[in-house]
Amino acid sequence: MIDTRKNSDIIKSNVRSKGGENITNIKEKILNSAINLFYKKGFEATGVREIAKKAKVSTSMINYHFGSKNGILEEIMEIFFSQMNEYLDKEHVKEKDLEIRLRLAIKSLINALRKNEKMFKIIMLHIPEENTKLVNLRAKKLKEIIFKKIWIDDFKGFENSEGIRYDIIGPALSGIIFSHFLLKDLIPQITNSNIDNEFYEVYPDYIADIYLYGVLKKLK
Amino acid sequence: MIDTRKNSDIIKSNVRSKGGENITNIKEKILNSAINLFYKKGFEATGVREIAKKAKVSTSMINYHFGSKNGILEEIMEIFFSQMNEYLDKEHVKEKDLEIRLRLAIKSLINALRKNEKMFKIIMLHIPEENTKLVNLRAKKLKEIIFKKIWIDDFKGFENSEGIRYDIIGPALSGIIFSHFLLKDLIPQITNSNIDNEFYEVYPDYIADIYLYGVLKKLK
DNA sequence: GTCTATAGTCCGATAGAC
DNA sequence: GTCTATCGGACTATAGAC
Repeated sequence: MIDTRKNSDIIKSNVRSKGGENITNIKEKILNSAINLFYKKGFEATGVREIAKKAKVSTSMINYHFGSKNGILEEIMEIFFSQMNEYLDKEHVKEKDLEIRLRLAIKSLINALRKNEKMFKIIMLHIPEENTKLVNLRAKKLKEIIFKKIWIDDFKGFENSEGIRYDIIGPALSGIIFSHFLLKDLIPQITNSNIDNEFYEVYPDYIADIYLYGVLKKLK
Repeated sequence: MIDTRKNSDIIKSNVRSKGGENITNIKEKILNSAINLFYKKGFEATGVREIAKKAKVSTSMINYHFGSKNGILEEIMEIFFSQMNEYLDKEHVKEKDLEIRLRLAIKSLINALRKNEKMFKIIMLHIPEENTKLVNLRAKKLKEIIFKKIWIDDFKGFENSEGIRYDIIGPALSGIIFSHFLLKDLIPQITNSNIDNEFYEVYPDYIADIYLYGVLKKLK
């Protein structure tokens, strides 16, 4: 079953204080405003005044609640990875058959990213490279997701095959899926096709077919 | 044969006045400085002072030669697409066999992007979305490359197959290749593998294998 | 906790000397 | 054609009233 909640709702349900009660509404408003603007314009191109204006709060609320503009980015990263871990921790790991397990993993990754696509684009493309703290955190978390949740476990059974370039087939699969979300705005400009619900009913299995046929034949 | 010239040399050989003689060296220096900084930090995060400083010229030279900071971006786009057209206009279009032709097209695209990877990343990820002029130009030029040079011609022979989702298999191929270049800095952080000359001796054929096996089986 | 006002810095662009 | 000096504005962050 596909979770059709939007990013904004997801933030709302996750930004809570430690006790579990809802925190002040202003923090949520700033986060949602920032996510939408960072997604659309990029982190550097978005000003704190603009974020505050769209959230209908004063600029100083950003520094009060997040410390700095960078603090918003850190919180976005925390939320994104905690959500990805939640969405990816599902049924496919128990499946014994390699092909079925990989297919489930692909679908699980696509669905999880679909629910967090704005934050995903921000984190993949808009972390300033001089922010080593966040760059390193992103690398660590991506590694965990890709290797622990998707990749290593799923590819058990190929380990004895000779000459397999995991450094190619791994990024190739990530590349198909990641670029779909990172370049989503460009696809309609180029192909004149729509990415709607109908599309996503077909897409995950179609991608899994192509990839699995290709990789399985290559590995035989 | 792979052209091993770097971006900086490529700019040097292409920034010429209409008569064909070399223009002033300063314009080249600014372009190369800007390409390296835009590639590394992004367009918005890079200031004109920084570009000028790295090029060892004065800030006002940017406005004199390019009109504005945006003017540099426009010139980068012009150069990139003219180079892509040059590099892609090669032998594979004449090949009759579908599989061989597609394989050659994939290798041609990878090699062309490899020679222009800095400009490619800038153009794909760092054009401000409110700059509709450049956004539209990019869409038009990408369409030309993907459909005229790579895609439509190469997929003749599939046209009568039923139920083929060109809107999926097209972006899937572009996605594998594009994301390799767009996320190049991330790959070593995640996979602990190196992207060196040895890698590129294997990579194009490996990708072509996986994709062709997958798509051909899917289409049968 | 939330606001207004502003400090202090950096931005892109340009005037004007040579 | 290239430079130095500087304008006017936008930026992030913060001080201080309530």
